[in-house]
Amino acid sequence: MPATASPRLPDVFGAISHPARRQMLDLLRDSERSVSTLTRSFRMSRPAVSQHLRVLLDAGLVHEQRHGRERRYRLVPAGLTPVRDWMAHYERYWDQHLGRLQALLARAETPKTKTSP
Amino acid sequence: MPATASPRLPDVFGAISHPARRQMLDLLRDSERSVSTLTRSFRMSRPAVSQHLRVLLDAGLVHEQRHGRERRYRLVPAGLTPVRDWMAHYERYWDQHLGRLQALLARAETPKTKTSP
DNA sequence: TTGACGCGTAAGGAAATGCTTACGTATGGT
DNA sequence: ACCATACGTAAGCATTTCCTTACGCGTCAA
Repeated sequence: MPATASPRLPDVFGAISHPARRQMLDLLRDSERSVSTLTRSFRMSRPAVSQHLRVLLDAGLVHEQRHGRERRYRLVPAGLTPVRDWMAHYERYWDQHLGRLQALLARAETPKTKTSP
Repeated sequence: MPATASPRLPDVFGAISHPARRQMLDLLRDSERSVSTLTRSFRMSRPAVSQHLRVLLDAGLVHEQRHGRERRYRLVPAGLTPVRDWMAHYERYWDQHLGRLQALLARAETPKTKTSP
């Protein structure tokens, strides 16, 4: 066994730190796209786009699927949950209403646990 | 006037891409802290912590205030809004319920506009 | 089979990042 | 005045990031 190809741990925060990669995710929000298609939206070479996509892939933010000779990349929204989870700790600072609502939601959506301590 | 010290644009996504800086923000969520106090939570030198705080400061995520000979850093939650705004575009993918609820909220919290088209 | 297309990856280099130690400057206590 | 404390910053260095060009491999069309 030659060891798995990518031993990198999925650094989601690092992946979304680059503007181009965020824009790629934004584009993939509409529909899946091939590398060449994506490249048209950027001022960089196609290999550069490929490398960015690799970072997004390793982070679990996109998924690739072969279609003939092209590879279509598709958004994997669940990959963003680490960011969402981290941000959740700060939400109460932005809007008191939203904070209260979330607490309400948490109780309403998990009626099994009775107002956990 | 010798020009403002930091001409860097506030790269919030870059600022939160480093685990140590996220942890610093997490610590500052409890209360404001001095540099030395923060340093005790990390395995790096005090200057290194200072440099990380500088990045957070430039990004508008923290605010510093002199107290005698120490500088206390305080969280500025509003600095995270770029992240929140960007993430908002993806929220509908995670949970249909949450998405519907948000739409509901939007209508409920702006009763002036009657179910905008 | 031949050739164009779509793509990943290697190689190389410029620039940014993240740490260290050394030093300089205020502030506070004695 | 003296010295310790708290901190920022400069300098130096290793590593990482991000781009380029060059190349190689599979796929489609004729």
